[in-house]
Amino acid sequence: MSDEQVAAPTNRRRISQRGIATRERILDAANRLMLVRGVNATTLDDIREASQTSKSQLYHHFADKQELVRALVKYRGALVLQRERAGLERLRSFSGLVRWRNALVQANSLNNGKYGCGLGSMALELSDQDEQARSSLSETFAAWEKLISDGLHRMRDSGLLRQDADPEKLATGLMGALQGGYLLANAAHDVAPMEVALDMALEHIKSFLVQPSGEPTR
Amino acid sequence: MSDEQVAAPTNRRRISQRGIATRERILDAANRLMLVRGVNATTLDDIREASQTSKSQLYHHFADKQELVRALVKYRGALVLQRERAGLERLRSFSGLVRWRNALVQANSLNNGKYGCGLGSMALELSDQDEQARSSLSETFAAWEKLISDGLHRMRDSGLLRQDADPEKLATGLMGALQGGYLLANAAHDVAPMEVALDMALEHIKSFLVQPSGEPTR
DNA sequence: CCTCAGATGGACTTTGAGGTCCCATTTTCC
DNA sequence: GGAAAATGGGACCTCAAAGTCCATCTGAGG
Repeated sequence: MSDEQVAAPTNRRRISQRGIATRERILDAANRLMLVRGVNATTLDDIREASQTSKSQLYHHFADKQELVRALVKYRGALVLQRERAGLERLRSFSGLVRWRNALVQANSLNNGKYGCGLGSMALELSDQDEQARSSLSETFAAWEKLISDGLHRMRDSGLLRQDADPEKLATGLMGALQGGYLLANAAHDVAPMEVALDMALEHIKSFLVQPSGEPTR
Repeated sequence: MSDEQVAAPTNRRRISQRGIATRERILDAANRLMLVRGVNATTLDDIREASQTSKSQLYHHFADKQELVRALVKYRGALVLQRERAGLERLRSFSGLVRWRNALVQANSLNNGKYGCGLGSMALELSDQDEQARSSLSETFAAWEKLISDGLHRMRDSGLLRQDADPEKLATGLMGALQGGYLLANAAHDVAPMEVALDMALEHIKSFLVQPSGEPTR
């Protein structure tokens, strides 16, 4: 009642470097385990063990499992966007898209198609179960698609893509093909269907390229 | 040891009409509940209640929850294939594909994009958790794609599609777009991205149509 | 109409996972 | 250096969900 209360109803607590590091270790362990086993099939004891922490620390940093999962959704979203930004923010050509495709396919083929996309798998598991997680995931997908559509905009502005190309729709279509590809690859334990789906989307984008030679699409 | 044993190592048990009906009720309840809540988040008590049965009946018909889930995978697969067969087995034209697309979109829009595809959601939830379920789902996807590719073959044989169209790849791409569309629609709780993804795939197939007028694709 | 295996109801047991608590240790700030 | 708060360890509690068991009911075949 007396002293200064600097407001900020949340975050009242002091937090140290060590605390931050522990929180990070927990999220990192949750990230790895839940990618492989799924969210619901991963227990807090699994996470505690993998992160070399204890129950009290889990509950010190997160109110309950749901909060941890929500934090993970944001954590993983940030990781994916960071990775994708690196690959997409300088996208200016069709061959850049192909390189992007190849990187994703190669990464997935190392697992023989298993595990799928960290965001997509959470989306299907959580969307009908946790509205906050769903809307957070939805925002991440939107940001991801924007990285793509920004690149397509640059390609259109520079005259590579025809004016009637719709970067937003193309980006959504490409993201759909990517996520569907991940899913089919996961079911088949084989990266091939992911390649086919992505190549279909790339072919579609290609059909909007301005033809230097002027000859028709085929 | 004495009487006739008609072989059939499984199914040794006699089974009555009533037993079949109960088993069906259980699967039907599991199907509905697990579509909405997901497999892991649905309890046997939920299913027991929804199916108006009892614990002993659940365990009379299925060894454990995993067996029930595996049976559900086949049950749901059979339902989807039956539905899809009805819509695809007479596919002979591009407009037939459009009608098929419209039916799927309309059904999904009734839920505002929620729940997604019954097969796709199980695929992501179970693939890294139950190898038998995964391979069963994979087979169902293959059968579904075959319904599509058979239709595309008919279109190619009748001269609607160009000879260089690859029905198998087109079918895989379309299935990828469909599954990715379901996933994005589920995350967004909006059917729009599913439409965009499917339309992209249909445009791609369209680009293989033989042009009656002979003019280039665009 | 009797028998017996299958079908059913539902109480009971077990297990595992989420969540709580308390006390010890470390860090921060005065 | 010492008080106060953050961090940490881990035993313990609780409860819900999976799974067991047995008494009873049903109905088809002899």
